[in-house]
Amino acid sequence: MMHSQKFKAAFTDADEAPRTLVEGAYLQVRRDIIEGRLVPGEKLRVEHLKDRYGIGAGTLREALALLLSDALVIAEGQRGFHVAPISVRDLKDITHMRVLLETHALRQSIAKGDDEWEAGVVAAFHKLSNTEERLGHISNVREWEQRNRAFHESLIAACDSRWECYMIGILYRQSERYRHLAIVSKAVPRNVHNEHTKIFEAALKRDAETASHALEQHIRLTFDSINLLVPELS
Amino acid sequence: MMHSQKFKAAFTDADEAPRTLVEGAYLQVRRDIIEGRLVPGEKLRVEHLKDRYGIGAGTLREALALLLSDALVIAEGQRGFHVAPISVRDLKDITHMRVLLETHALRQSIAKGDDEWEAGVVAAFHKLSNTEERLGHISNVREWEQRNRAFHESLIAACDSRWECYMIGILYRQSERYRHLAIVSKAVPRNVHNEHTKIFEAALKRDAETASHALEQHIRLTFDSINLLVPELS
DNA sequence: TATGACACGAATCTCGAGATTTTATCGCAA
DNA sequence: TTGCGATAAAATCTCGAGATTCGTGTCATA
Repeated sequence: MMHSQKFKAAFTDADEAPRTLVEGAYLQVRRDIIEGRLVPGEKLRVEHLKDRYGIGAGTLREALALLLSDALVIAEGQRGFHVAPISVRDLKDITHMRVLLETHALRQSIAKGDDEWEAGVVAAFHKLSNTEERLGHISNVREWEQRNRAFHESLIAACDSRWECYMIGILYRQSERYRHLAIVSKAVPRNVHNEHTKIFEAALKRDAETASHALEQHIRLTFDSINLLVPELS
Repeated sequence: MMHSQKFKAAFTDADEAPRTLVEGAYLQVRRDIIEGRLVPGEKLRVEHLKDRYGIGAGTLREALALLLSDALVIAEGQRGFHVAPISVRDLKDITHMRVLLETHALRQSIAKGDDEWEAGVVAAFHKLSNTEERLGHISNVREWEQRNRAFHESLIAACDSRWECYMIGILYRQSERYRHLAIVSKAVPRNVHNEHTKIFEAALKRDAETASHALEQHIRLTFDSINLLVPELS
């Protein structure tokens, strides 16, 4: 049904191959922003970027307009497009909203999740764990990002609010960009696997209180690792 | 500062005149969708609509791409654009999220709002009241919509989370479309002014509990009036 | 009657060029 | 040196035409 596809673009990864040049450019630019090759605040000159991505100007403009949905690009009339800027305050805000929405969705999933939900969580955690063991020798960060997202999505998969999932997805992508900053800067070493395990075990035990708390700590640690990086007024 | 403009497009009304044809078309199409002239689910044929709005095809495509941010338009590769469909379930979801986010933001505003916040609320309520008195003889629905939004925005103006305001703005616009349906269908008559007054008085008394409860009831009544219109499984 | 291939029409997608606006440069005067 | 205005360069915005894909109706065949 059409309605079920409503929020796909913003929430899922490129699970399907792009069918048009616009979609392809959208995915490429999005990745370049999240992984920092397009710097926060940078001006996006269509006339230059169209060569970089090998497409026409109008096509690229449409792709950039699409990126407004994810709040990764901002546009101002007659002044073109910019990569959305970042700030400690913004990250704090994102963290605050993620805690609010993701713990809410997790509680609901724990309350309403069926066997299929459990199975999805177990599968996603298993795949993520495999990657995290290998991540000691940082093999494939992109694979880890993919599976980390899949794990977080599986946790809230039984939440019946499309809008809540939609917004969580946008916020997740935002924090992905900040997290990438922390990674390349070799910030505070975290035992991320430990954090994931705590969430996982509590969720399967249907212990909503413990699971929510663990998830909240997990989300807040991303903020802390960046905040320590840039000591600023919080 | 650039960052402060980040969420303007989706949250505020056309407070500034559109500087480009894209922005103008964006506003026009958005209004046509919200006010029902473009029917939910309808296919948006660029080749036809470009004449209706008197612009080129590429320009219109960019405007439609922008409307994805508001989730009022959906796009599917090689199959063009559609007006976002509506459903009772979707409205229920929107209502649920509005209650969650707006009451949260209202509590924070009541806790942190200063004199300026109070003044803004008083002013917005006054203007809205004037319009609502006249609305007995439904003079200007569009003016009422404008001031209703302004009042709701003023209530949460002291919320320091840009992301929360951003999401509330998107959800508000969504429910605007549903509310328009209820109006043209002459649904259950409500004493909206009464509801607004309750919220207003409790907010100024800094009674967060009463104010939140009144706001929640207020939001839920929009759902009820539509839900009665289309008796369906809720 | 049902099924499937095929072709035609329509719509989407894409590009390059031209018009308009913004931004940078340079010279001149205070 | 600093400020200001005109000129030039660059970038955005816009449009119309062409290439590709999708949907539909027709027709032959089992």
